Amino acid sequence: MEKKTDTANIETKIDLLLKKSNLSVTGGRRRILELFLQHDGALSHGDIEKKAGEKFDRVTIYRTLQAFLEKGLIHSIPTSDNSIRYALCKDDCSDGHHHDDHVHFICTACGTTVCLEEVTLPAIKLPRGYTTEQVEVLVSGVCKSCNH
Amino acid sequence: MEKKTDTANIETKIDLLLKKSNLSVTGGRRRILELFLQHDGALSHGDIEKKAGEKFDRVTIYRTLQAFLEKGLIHSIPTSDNSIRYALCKDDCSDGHHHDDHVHFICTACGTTVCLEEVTLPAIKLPRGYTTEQVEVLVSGVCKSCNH
DNA sequence: ACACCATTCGCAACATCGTTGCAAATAATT
DNA sequence: AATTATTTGCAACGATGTTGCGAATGGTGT
Repeated sequence: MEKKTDTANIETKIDLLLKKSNLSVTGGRRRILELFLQHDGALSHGDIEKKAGEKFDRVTIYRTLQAFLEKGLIHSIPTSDNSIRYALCKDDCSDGHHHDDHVHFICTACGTTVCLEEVTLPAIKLPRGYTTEQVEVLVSGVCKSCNH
Repeated sequence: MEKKTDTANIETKIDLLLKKSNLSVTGGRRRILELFLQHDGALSHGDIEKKAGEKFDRVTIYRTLQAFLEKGLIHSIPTSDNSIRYALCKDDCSDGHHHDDHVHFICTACGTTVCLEEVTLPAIKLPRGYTTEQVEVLVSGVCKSCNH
């Protein structure tokens, strides 16, 4: 019973998030958003394709990620290996306005990418003539779990 | 006459760089290294393919970049648009040992990527349990030239 | 200058990744 | 429940990156 309630809560949370972003609620979007909520690291397109099972077309995943990006549900993280990863945004992100002011970390041991919300971005002082719009910090190393 | 001497100097510089890295001197490698020396921003595979003319096979460019990377002649810069760019390393880089301790800048107006050698990387303090191996800082904004 | 060996190049074929158009299926609206 | 708008899956395509292999080229010793 209790479990059923929990599941129901998660589901309503997903549906609410989608509706809040003006996205119609469909199976694919529910499933992908669910993956992001369960897995607290960042996911690449390929990760999602594998974890979601065979049920969804590649194209649907591309378009869903695109929609989530545009609506501010997720943000993208560039990586050195030419594979973009995506992670959930915090609540205060909305249409095109991301508050993505944290450091991203990639573990060289297990390969997972996480957002370190507690580490704020450093101030970067550029040479005269340059204007800053966005700062992205990508730290690679060994994560908490892999450091046993 | 003087111009001929200059050209000769550049050519010998290229050849020296290649030999110093234990790479045999070939037309393709000369041309690609020349592009990096002339153009002081970072270049993607595609940029090189265009700038080098029709003369070189795509595969040759891939393999050349791979060789340059391994020998420490160039380093790669991850970008948000899923296209890796490459830039010359400073002199003190060698086989696998890069001293790539500077900030990278991408201009949102002209699209060029440059290494800001004069801006050193900030110290990032990670949460307990994390180990830092490498820090990559990617700043996007408007560059000196585009700010007129 | 020549011949020999190792390396590199170009071609072809292939794998992966991402995009677009369109008809069928599904969600939102009345 | 019917209508409309949106989303999905399929197919086809383009771009990007990889691999194997014979031909061409660079490096080396004589």
